[in-house]
Amino acid sequence: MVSSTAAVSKRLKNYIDLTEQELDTLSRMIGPSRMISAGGEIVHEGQSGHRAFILQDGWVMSYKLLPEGARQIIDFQVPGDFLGLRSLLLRTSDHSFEAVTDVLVGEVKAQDMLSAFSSAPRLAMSILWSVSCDEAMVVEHLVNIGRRSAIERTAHFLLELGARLRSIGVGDAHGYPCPLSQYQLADTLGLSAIHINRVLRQLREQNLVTFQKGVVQFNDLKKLTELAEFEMGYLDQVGPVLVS
Amino acid sequence: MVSSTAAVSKRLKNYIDLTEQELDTLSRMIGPSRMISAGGEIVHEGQSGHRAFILQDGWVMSYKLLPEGARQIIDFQVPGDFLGLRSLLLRTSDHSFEAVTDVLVGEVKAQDMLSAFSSAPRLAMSILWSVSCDEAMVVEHLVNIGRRSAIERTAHFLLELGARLRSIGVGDAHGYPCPLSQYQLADTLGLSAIHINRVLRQLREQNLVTFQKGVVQFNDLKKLTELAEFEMGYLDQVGPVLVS
DNA sequence: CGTACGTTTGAAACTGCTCAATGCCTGTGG
DNA sequence: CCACAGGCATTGAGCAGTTTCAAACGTACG
Repeated sequence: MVSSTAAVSKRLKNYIDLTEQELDTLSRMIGPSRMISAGGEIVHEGQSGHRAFILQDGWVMSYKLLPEGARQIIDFQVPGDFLGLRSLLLRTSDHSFEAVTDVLVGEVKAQDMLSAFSSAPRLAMSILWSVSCDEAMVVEHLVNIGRRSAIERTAHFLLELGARLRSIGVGDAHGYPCPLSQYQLADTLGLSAIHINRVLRQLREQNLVTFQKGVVQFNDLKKLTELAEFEMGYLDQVGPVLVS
Repeated sequence: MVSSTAAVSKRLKNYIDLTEQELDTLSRMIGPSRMISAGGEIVHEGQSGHRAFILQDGWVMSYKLLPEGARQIIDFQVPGDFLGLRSLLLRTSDHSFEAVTDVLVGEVKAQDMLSAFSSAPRLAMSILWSVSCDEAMVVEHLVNIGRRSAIERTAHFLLELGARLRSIGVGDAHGYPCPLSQYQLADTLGLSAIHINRVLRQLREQNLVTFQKGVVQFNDLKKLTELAEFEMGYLDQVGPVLVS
């Protein structure tokens, strides 16, 4: 069985190599794990709370709904990501979280997190770094939707997801497993599901990427990266400047 | 002459009423003011730094450029807003800041900010609240571009700006001064400048808003709010949950 | 075996974009 | 004080990219 900290520690190690002690503090910070099945709601918009979650297994999405029913997906979370950290530290969450697949989450109480932070400041920094990356991704998402064409957008998104997954040891330069539906893709990229379908076909026919049956397969990573103008600088941060 | 903290304190008071002492700490945190003329660059993407700024007068925009030259404006900052706080706390900035109008900024050094935080924790909370609002605005911006039509988007943006300005005492329910060009509007909303022009005309002809000669004038605030599905919940936060 | 969900395709309509041209205002230099 | 340039706003015409509606198909699951 997988340790409850496996994914998170892998993720945080991309920033600094945590010591045994720090990893230990991390694992004590995480409460009991809970299973939530696909489609289940994890945090509802407006719900306040002194708790956040660490995603240990499966995929989650965060999104907002418009009054008329439209949905905008803000971001996806993959194993090792935090859910609702901001709402824990600051206030009620301003968007909802839903499990995309069956999911395993570990709860983190505000209190436990604070004490972990004081006993392992480097751990705190690495978590802040992780939050900081999330924000950079939202900004990049904004750029993506605002200023790139449907095909570029889609390419960019698939590349970004690939890079994120590789950082937690899932998939490689050839592809990765991806449980998202075309509807979810559409609501992420600000397009209609029908159009996403056509765009995916184009990408396939041009031998750039194939996304079918839950698998993304890169056929020509170089050309795809050019098409998308993908730069992974915003993911691969140098890490906190660390004032002190 | 305007005190250097006038705008910021007005802004932060929307969250908690700061005491004399806290206001004093705030003003000591802010270094010497600097004037930057319209079009001047304040922070360049990728530039690291142990300093942030407080905008005292004028308008600033934060944006990202794509390789091919397209620009996506992330957000505008108005008096009382912070510039580059995140890059101060965490790492190099991932986007650029440019003065929209002539601008007066006060520099804040990381060190001064930290000591201000330790002597006035409520001040720290209110600043975190302010950052938190900024993030909520980026998310709302994403929803706006991703899932609303050109006319709804534009209406929503003009309303949001109005709400923000009112919170610092500029403008009222009838309108506000706005120095943005149609090009800037376009790069904010993911549209072409030409199309923004037509959208503004529609809004004017339908007697909803008039944006001309640097002034936004609400003609029918109610209908406009309905059109845009504008809810100001994400601006008017209850404030930090405040773990402790 | 039927239902539900996701994918795929076609056709028609619409939204927003590009290109091209014009007008207006402001600041600058002659 | 006028001429001119530069920046911004405005308008038209035609086109490309996306959406909507409708329908068919495949597959998984109860």
